[in-house]
Amino acid sequence: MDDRRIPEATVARLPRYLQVLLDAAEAGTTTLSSEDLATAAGLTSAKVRKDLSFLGSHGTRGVGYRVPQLADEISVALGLTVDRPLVIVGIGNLGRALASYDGFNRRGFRVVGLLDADPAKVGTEVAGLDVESVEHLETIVAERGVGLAVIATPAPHAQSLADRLVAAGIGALLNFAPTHLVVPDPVALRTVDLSTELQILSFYEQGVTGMDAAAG
Amino acid sequence: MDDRRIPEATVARLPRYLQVLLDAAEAGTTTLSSEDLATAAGLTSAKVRKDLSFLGSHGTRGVGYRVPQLADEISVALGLTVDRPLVIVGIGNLGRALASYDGFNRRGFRVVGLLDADPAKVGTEVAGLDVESVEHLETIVAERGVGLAVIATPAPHAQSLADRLVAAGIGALLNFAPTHLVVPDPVALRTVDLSTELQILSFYEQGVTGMDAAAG
DNA sequence: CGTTGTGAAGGAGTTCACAGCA
DNA sequence: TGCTGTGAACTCCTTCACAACG
Repeated sequence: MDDRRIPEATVARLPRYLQVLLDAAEAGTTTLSSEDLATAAGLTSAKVRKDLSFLGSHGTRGVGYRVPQLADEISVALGLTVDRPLVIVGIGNLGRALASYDGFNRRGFRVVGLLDADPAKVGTEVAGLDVESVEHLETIVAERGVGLAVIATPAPHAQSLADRLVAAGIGALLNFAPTHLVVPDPVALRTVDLSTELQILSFYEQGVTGMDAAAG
Repeated sequence: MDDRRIPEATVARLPRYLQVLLDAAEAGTTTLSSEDLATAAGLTSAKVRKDLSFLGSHGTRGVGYRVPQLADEISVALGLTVDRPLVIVGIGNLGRALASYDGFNRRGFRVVGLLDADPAKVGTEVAGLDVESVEHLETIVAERGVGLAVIATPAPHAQSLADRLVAAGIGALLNFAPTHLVVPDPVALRTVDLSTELQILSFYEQGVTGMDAAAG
């Protein structure tokens, strides 16, 4: 039953499995049990088996999963076997860091455009690419077959840029602006808010530090 | 019943509410209904009410929530009313960006140390701070009362740094290295893997782009 | 024999719907 | 009258436990 219905929680874990499998492959390991995978990924073996069962993947009972084969299956499921050109909009501190970031130029991903609204930045070189004017966004997306965009602008500009990107035909958005974006239905959106992450940690840190000799 | 047992999912949304409330306060709004909050945060009103009920917060029936009061309550719950010195370990592209990042120097957070293992980087100035040697990690954490650390190093160094940070007394870790870290029980850990985010989007983008005139 | 694949049970989070109160 | 606060139903995810099988 190739159901194409993989639960969200499972999809979010597939990259982790892939990571472990690629590391194992590099180390020359040919087989991993669900228990091995679970240990390396910080999960339980039951969760691993259930997740992988959604891929229609078949391990071998008594043995485990064949590393290169499973890595391929996950890559295919995630769509990492095709070229995925992406643009980064907003070349501030974060945008610059992302442009040079390893993970943004691997696994099929390829940064093909850096856009900014500031004329002083346009024309400067960042990570081997010339920064271009955001005015040309629509042309760039269309001509370079861009399907994925990263928004790293200040919050006030994020929504209108998202609208333009969607209208230009983008299929997925990774948003780093600390604001809630609205996109139409088939477009995928994920927001990473660094300040939010800190605040969540702050909550859980309460009671951990600062009270030496607690429960004395 | 001030239960102190706030569900994880709720905690993860509190920063968003706070964001909306602070924006509203700045705009001079004094009252917001759960419906207003839901719209601004991209949620449902029932979820907002249930979340806020965990704070023991009381809105006013027929009216809504008082903006400044609720903002204060959330700030207190998240522990944002006390000073939270933090260090960033690993001053590469990402570490540099985070050091200058707004959200890392607000809401009680304060970057008080930038550490790196590379002698060439030590002594250089980044975002108004001198980069220090990671050898002094333990001293810095202890002397500056650091409770929170950000790891922005390559994956292979992350675990041993986490161990040292925990031993030095840190209470919470924000990890940007693409690897699974293990920390002992009371220490809070969140991992943000940018490459993982892209891969998840890649999955959901499949079928959205590239097939013009689908279901024709 | 050891490990997978999976029904069934359990738990967490969300949504519903409405009683209760300003 | 309008909006909050919340039990109850529902959905999604995780964990358990074991039969199936190489």
